[in-house]
Amino acid sequence: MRKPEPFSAGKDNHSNNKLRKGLWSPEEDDKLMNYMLKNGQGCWSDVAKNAGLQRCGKSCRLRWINYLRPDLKRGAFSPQEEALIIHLHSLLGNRWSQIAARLPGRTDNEIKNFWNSSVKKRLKTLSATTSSTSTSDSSSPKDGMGSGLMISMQEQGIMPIMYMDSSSASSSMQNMAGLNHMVDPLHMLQHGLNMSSACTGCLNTPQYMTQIGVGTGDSFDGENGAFGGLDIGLGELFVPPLESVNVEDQKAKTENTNKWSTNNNTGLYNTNNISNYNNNINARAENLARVNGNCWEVDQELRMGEWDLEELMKDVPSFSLVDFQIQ
DNA sequence: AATCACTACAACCGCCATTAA
DNA sequence: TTTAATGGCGGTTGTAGTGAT
Repeated sequence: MRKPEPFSAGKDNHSNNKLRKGLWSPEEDDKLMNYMLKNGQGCWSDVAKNAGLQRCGKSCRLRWINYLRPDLKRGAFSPQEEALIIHLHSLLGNRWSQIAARLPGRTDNEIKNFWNSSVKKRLKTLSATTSSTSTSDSSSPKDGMGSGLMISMQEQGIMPIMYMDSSSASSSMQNMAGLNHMVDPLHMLQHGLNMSSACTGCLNTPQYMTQIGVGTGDSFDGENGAFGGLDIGLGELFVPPLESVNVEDQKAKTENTNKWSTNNNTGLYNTNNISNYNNNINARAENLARVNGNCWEVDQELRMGEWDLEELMKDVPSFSLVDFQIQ
């Protein structure tokens, strides 16, 4: 947090060209809130000017998105949300905006902070514990992390997919009792997220990586929770679609998926096609925005109205504790 | 009561992609 | 086609709050 830059005494702040930084005052919040509710989202630099704020557009955007937006859910993350975050992070890596898009009322910043300050730490604790008790039953975590996060997830019938950083990925976890199948998120997705029917044939990493059109040189980057060389469109390609995408969009996606042919030479997807698909979706959202007036209302309508956490959680698989990531 | 350590989280920074001129 | 402006994202910083000593 940063201290708000004080309004200079005796000066009309509106004539002061210097943009303010730091914490937002309640007055500034009011101005921005009133402006947004009245006018909806537009060009952010105009928002800053027209709302009478000595802030850059970027700062206004951030304040609105992370704090003032009416559809924000405040307060602690529920165990379900926590589990979903871990699950999504295992699939998406640090793509906070994509994770946030799948959690109603939560912002990318909020999730990122939550991850960095809470989840990561607990995973680290678990990592230390499991490696030091590697001969014990991995399904019975004993420490603090286990009693909190892990138990809450077990109550949900959920265990997180976890990756390990490259320095510790291979040995200790593989030695864990009952662990005979290193699960990769990609592998899971290939198998419809059903890891109960583990396919040992797919353990041949180069083979199955090639099957989905990724060059055999690609590898999972435990450090970033992403696939080297597979950064392009990962979310759109391999992650269950946003709830907000309707049937028509799904159809468009299917059509575009067919168009996303891999390049025979590189094994990579054609990014232009992916980009076009994204543009289609965005264009549809924009059209809705025009019809409905304020963008935030549309955002609300697109996301909040159709969000059902329980529904989302159905997609979270139940699988064995495997490989986890500490960043 | 003072100090220190730690946590949570708001906000900034820099980079990249997209769009408009 | 080039360039500037803008928006969006992830990483990082810095401070208020809180608990321990």
